[in-house]
Amino acid sequence: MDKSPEVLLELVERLGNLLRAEFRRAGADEQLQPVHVHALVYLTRANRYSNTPQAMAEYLGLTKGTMSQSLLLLDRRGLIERYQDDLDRRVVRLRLSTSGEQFLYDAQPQSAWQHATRNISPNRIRNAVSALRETLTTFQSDNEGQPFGTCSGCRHFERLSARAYRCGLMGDRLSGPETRKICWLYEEKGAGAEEEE
Amino acid sequence: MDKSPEVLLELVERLGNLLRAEFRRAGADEQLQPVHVHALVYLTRANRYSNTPQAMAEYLGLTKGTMSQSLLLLDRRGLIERYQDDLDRRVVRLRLSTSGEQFLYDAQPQSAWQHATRNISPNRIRNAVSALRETLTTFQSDNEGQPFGTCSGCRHFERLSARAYRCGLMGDRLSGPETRKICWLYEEKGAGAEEEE
DNA sequence: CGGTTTAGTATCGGGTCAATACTAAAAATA
DNA sequence: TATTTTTAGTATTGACCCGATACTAAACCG
Repeated sequence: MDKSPEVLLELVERLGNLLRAEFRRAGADEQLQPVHVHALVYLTRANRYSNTPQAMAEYLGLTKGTMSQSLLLLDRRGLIERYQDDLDRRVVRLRLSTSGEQFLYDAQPQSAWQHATRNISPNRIRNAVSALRETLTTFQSDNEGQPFGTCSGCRHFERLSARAYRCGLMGDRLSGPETRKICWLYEEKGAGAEEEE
Repeated sequence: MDKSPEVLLELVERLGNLLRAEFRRAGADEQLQPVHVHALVYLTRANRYSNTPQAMAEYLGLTKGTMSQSLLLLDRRGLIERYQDDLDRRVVRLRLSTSGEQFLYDAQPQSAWQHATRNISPNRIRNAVSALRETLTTFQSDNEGQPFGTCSGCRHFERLSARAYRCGLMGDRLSGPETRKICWLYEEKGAGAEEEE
């Protein structure tokens, strides 16, 4: 009998709890709850298609109502800015305000983690990343959750030239850094034929 | 620049959220919150020194007051049993009741995870486990949290013979399976000289 | 014995979160 | 173009988590 998957589960859970506690600590000065800090961190990592309340709610596993309340709070505190989308006036777009950026810079919610991985070789980290990424993908497709990935590995990703990229789904050209941000339109490369209509 | 640690952080966080959602789903029928399910799961994995409210609170990252309330709820529902320790009458010991065991058997809070790791080779899982375990250890010693480990790797662990073990700290003989349970008296093998007094 | 520490409980308030109901904009259908 | 349906987000309510504080009882310590 191999208990490894169970042990991995336990580790992920426990580390997840500790990270949450770390977010709690980071937000304490500003009276922010862990979920608020997580929302701010998400904004630093989301690409242009994914900076909306809805994508954020999916990512954090909350309902849109709950998400809306948290965003109102962050807006009142001046940590984020909300503006209307040009094309679809129902859609709200989000970005960090300068004081939001300042907060993350000061509170360093991820520093404890960075520090905790200092003794682990980059190679072992990459292997762990690959195993967990595969687990996440399987988990999400089992549970039909929103995927959330980065361009590498996405079926819509197109490379125009050495340093020019494009999202085939939305038709936009993408900068190099943007291809490494989180996107909720992500679709696994080999996966799922499109549905007929 | 290597972004791997950051990506690993993100994966652990995201998987942690999904697992929490899974616990929420598993507890929905019985009106249990994720933290309640987690507490029940903990009881299946805790050894004889760690089945107390205090150890559980440390493990789940809650205060003892909060933990006390959750345990009262689980007791009222008949999912756990609480009994007094013989030696120290302040201490409450916890165990799953038969209906608690039945609940876990029916709800299978971990099955989605087990399923999600099905395509990953045991070897890759073990590597990921080892990397995350090391991260956890470093994280905990950085933040002076309670360690929580299993006998292998604990400085108090003694092997009496091929299949006989002993905890040097508490002086008890331990069965083979018990050496693989979670213990909050765990101390890293090579670590920390004891303090003078 | 008194004083301190430790395990746990009781109570209160702030806040998260889901559920429901709602508004407004877009898309679909005709 | 008119009507219906769908979608993005907000408002409100209530259940419950969780930390903080104060408390009880048992153990430890001199």
